[in-house]
Amino acid sequence: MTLIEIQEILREVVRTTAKNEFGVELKQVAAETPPKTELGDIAFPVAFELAKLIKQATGEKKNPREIAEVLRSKLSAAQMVGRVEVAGAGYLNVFFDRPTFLSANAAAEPLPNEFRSSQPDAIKVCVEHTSVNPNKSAHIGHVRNSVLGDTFQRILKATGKRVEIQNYIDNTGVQVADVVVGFIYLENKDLAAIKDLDAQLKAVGKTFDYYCWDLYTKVGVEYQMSEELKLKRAEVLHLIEEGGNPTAELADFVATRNVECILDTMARLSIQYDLLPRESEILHLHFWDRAFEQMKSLGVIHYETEGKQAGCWVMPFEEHAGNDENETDKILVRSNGTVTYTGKDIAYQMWKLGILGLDFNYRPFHKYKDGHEVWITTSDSNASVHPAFGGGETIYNVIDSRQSYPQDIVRKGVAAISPERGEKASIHLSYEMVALSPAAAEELGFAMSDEDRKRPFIEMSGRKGLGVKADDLIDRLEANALAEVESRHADSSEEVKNGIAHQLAVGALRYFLLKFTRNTVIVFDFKEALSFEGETGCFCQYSAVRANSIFRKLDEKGETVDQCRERIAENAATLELFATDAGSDIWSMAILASRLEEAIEQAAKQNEPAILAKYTFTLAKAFNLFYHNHKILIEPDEVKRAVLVVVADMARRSLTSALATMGIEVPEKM
RNA sequence: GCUCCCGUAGCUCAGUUGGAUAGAGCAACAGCCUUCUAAGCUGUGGGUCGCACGUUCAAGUCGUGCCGGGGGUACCA
Repeated sequence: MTLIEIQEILREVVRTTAKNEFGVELKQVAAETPPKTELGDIAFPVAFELAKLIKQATGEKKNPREIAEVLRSKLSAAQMVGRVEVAGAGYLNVFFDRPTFLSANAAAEPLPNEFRSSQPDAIKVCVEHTSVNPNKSAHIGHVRNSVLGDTFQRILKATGKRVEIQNYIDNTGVQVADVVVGFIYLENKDLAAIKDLDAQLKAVGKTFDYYCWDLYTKVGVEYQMSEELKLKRAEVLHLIEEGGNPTAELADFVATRNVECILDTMARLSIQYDLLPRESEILHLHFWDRAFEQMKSLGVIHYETEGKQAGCWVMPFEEHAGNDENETDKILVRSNGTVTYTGKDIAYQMWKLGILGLDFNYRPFHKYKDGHEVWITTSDSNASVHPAFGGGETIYNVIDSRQSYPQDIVRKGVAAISPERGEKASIHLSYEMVALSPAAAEELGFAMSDEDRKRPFIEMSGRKGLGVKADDLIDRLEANALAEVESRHADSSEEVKNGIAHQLAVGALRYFLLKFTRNTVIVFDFKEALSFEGETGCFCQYSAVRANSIFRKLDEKGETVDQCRERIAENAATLELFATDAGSDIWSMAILASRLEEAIEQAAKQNEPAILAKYTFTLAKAFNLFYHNHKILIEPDEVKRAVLVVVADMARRSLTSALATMGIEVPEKM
């Protein structure tokens, strides 16, 4: 029985008692974790609320402690409950029957390294993340998006959902056009020359996306000096959108190569996708036209004949509720007939929810090392067999908070077309940006003015080439980790050492980006991001590695966890053990390890992966202390050793599983 | 102007949706490797939770008003 199941049983007891004894209906029964283990395993501050409700219903004034006493006797009889205390002004503190909980609960579910498998008929949801413009390499800000999205996706799977992961490719936007302008007009390259360049870059171990990063910056500078070049941009953009011409073909190569590079970068961090929906298909398969027709016939949008927005199709949007002066119309179709991003996104989101009435064509794009295949949309003929994509019950869009205004419009637009699904079907998983400290920007070689230096942070900018590139940071992390591994395990093979260094680098970066809550601006600091000490992924991994090495030795001795569990069940002496101070800290380790499911559910409910990160760190820290205080292998008391083994096993299972849910592996050794 | 977010220890951040004595990491200082891995552990110092009212058994958390910082408010995305 899991902790959550016990909690649910106890809630029900509280509910029925409130009804039968006091005639009060409780809608929700709040359960909380007491601040200290000595205060119990689950607490119900419900007596305060009941006192108020009873007074409202009957006029009778009851003391919360009096009410708590009634609940106490009922709760004491419940399954798995050892005893219940009334504390403070009326807290109900429930203490579990520890030996029973340990011997029954620790059943070795295959949690570590795999998620709870979702059934084929489970609810399907879509998570869109990454969505980097395919015209340059990814920087650390993009990685925050991807790590958040990927971790959230893992969390959803852990709660039993079926998840489809999409990475939207804006292959026909101005950003791609800018790099294409650079290739054609600054470097006089045609498609053949670019392919040649790509091959040359590969030969010297450089990547196409890095080259584009620099070129993109260069184009930005040139625009400032040449109006003529700016005109070229419009021309190129038009050709790309139209398709079926050499410029579009060139752009397609550039965008696709960048997508490949970005996928490689993300794969280094254990981030994979199921589908890459492309903007070119939204256009060429007339997704927008379909959405446009629906919006017109429903009267959601109208054609503006006068004023600033004359000639545009607009959607009314109340920017600020209750202030009709500020009502504005959002343009979906420009006066030149082209569709804005917001318009295209409405069509895309409708497809994601399965309410557009059109589908993409698909072809396989890339096969990951583990065999997983990522598909891409195409305007060409469909692959004969392809998975069913789209049609999610809920869609999660991982997009930074600077875009919450357009996201709001998209959501309202979709809801206007499909009121039965409504706004709740589409969730904007927003997060604050990753910025640079002025010092970090200078470290990257950017000249800072005095004014810049006074700023709390400097926004990264792909256009200016200002940012920490993801691959550079991962490289640095791997190099640092390798040096540490080298100093500890010099005799291991290069392959093993590199593998461990890689796992540590991934752990460090993913944890670093997950420990902040979504609405905290991360001011990037090299020292902090490169650290392997303190609150880091490495710390959590180290804790799990130490735990595993205990079980390796235990295995050599031929002692199993199941034997230990039986020994606990057979020995009432364990009760006495837990009454001592030494026992109390063992128990708090056990109960903390049991809270993983709760942490994952909370993270899913609040759309906040940081909750899981904090739990994982707390668990790792607790285990390090436990490890320090108890020498498990040499513990002479058989029963105590059994308890220590079972508790350590619970801890390593939760720890491994928590890390896996964050996309972090536990190394063999470190 | 309007709107959203942030303000908690020297620094960077948590704070279980209103609960028990406000917690971590970093930095500083003092200790701990003959013991399952010291990427670890222990201890010390460090707080007017931006300010002021209010709501109630209870406020870092909710409301109102200020102060300070940032984002958004495009026929960009």
